[in-house]
Amino acid sequence: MPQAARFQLHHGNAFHLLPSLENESIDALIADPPYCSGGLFASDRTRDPVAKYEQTGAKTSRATFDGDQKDQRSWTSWCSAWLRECYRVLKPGAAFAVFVDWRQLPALTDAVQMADFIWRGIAVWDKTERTRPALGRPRNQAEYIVWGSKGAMPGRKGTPVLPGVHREPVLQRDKHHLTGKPVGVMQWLCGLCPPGSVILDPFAGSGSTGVAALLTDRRFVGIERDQHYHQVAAKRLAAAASGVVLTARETAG
Amino acid sequence: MPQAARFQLHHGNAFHLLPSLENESIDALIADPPYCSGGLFASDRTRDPVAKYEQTGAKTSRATFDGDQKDQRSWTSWCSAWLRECYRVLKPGAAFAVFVDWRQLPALTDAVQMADFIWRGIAVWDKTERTRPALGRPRNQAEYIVWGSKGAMPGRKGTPVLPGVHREPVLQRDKHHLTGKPVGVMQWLCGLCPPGSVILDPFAGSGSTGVAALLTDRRFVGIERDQHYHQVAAKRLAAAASGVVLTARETAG
DNA sequence: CCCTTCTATGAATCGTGCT
DNA sequence: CAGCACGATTCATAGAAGG
Repeated sequence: MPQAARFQLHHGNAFHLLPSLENESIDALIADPPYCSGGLFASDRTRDPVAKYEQTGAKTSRATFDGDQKDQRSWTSWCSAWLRECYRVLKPGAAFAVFVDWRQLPALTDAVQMADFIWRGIAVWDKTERTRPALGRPRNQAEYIVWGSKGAMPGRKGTPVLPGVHREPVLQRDKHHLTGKPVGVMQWLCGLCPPGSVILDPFAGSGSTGVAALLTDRRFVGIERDQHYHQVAAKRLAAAASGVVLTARETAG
Repeated sequence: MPQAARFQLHHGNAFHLLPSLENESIDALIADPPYCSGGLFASDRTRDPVAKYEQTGAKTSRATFDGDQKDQRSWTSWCSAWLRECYRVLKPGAAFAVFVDWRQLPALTDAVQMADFIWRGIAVWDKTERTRPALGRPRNQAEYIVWGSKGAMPGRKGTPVLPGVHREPVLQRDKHHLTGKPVGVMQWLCGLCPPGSVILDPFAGSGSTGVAALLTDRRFVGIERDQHYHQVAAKRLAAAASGVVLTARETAG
């Protein structure tokens, strides 16, 4: 991307657009792909994500999204394919971080290694107790970030140590996407690369990764295939570039 | 075990002793097997565990232990074997919880499913920031608990919901074993079964699971093959049965 | 402005019953 | 019979509303 630009947001499928990015041009990958979990039966996988993930009787409704209908086997090879393409555009030593839920975690660690990345650990996003309860069993209150690097990852003197567990609830004002991540969570992960770096998110959604990148003085390249969310992301990024953080209510219209 | 006994502690190999336990006699399994991680190279696997896990210059030295020398492939099938034996002794619907680190997590989720258990989630023990730092990357500050059940797990009315993430640092006074878990962590997991239940730990180590079980009004069956740790566990369990909690210094001698 | 009360909600899961 | 669709259910917390 041009030296001067602080962000670029592409509209289209990641598989079509990633090949147009230059080799070794990106400093870090932060991705939040569709999890495709809970798909024991075809009916669960083909169900509208809004119906699937949103609590019965929820009043505020959000736009639905595609691409959440693969079974585990297909999901794994699909992940390894886009990860391999990201591998190409990342600089040697670049860090990556990919969100996943507990059910798909083992599939994702396979996929990143199939794509030649070095898997270096799991970071935890603790969503706090504000999650669905189940009597007599541990709450399902975390999401996971599989992280690592393209080849050797030289120690960065002066770079701060990141917490391995980040505790932050999902607030309504931050939820621009049905499965959107709080900006604070993404700011935490932006610490994987130093200020000035270019961060890639091939499944940008409502653009939280980009907002966090701009707020923490990184640059951003995003791809989003859904028309509606592409527009939401464009609005949020433009605002974030001037230091303004929009709430979900402000982008909903 | 006898109705009256609050705990039993066997000395010997889990593979030899598990077969002597009755079918469907246990209410829950809580296990902390050797992780065998960092075993990418044979030199790491054959290194003395004390040198491997203890920070350079650590002053309080702990006895070494065996059984930490398998590669990932062998470790997976070894786990599925003892898990299958545990499956037999567990009552239908019983819960299980097995500790693991990030590196072996995918191997363990395979192993529990190979042993016919239903994998239902991952719980997180957040060891807080008091862990080894690494510049520019997320701290490795969590251990994971793969949990689930033997067959269907009917909702237990009146049983409280457990937190999915437990935050507790490792204190020296609690570290009776080189890889020992704080009693508070084990008390949290004891919530997987109601008071009065019998909890099995086939790798009892210094007995923290049993201490937690007794303190939370559960009963305990433990197996430990190491002579030294068997004795430590016996002391701690006897004390815990009278409500006394021993510190690591008190059991070290 | 602060404290209390109340209400909305969550990257599900389970049992039931239909096809 | 087996596979699959459907709806009832759970409670800690955030945030709004009210005093």
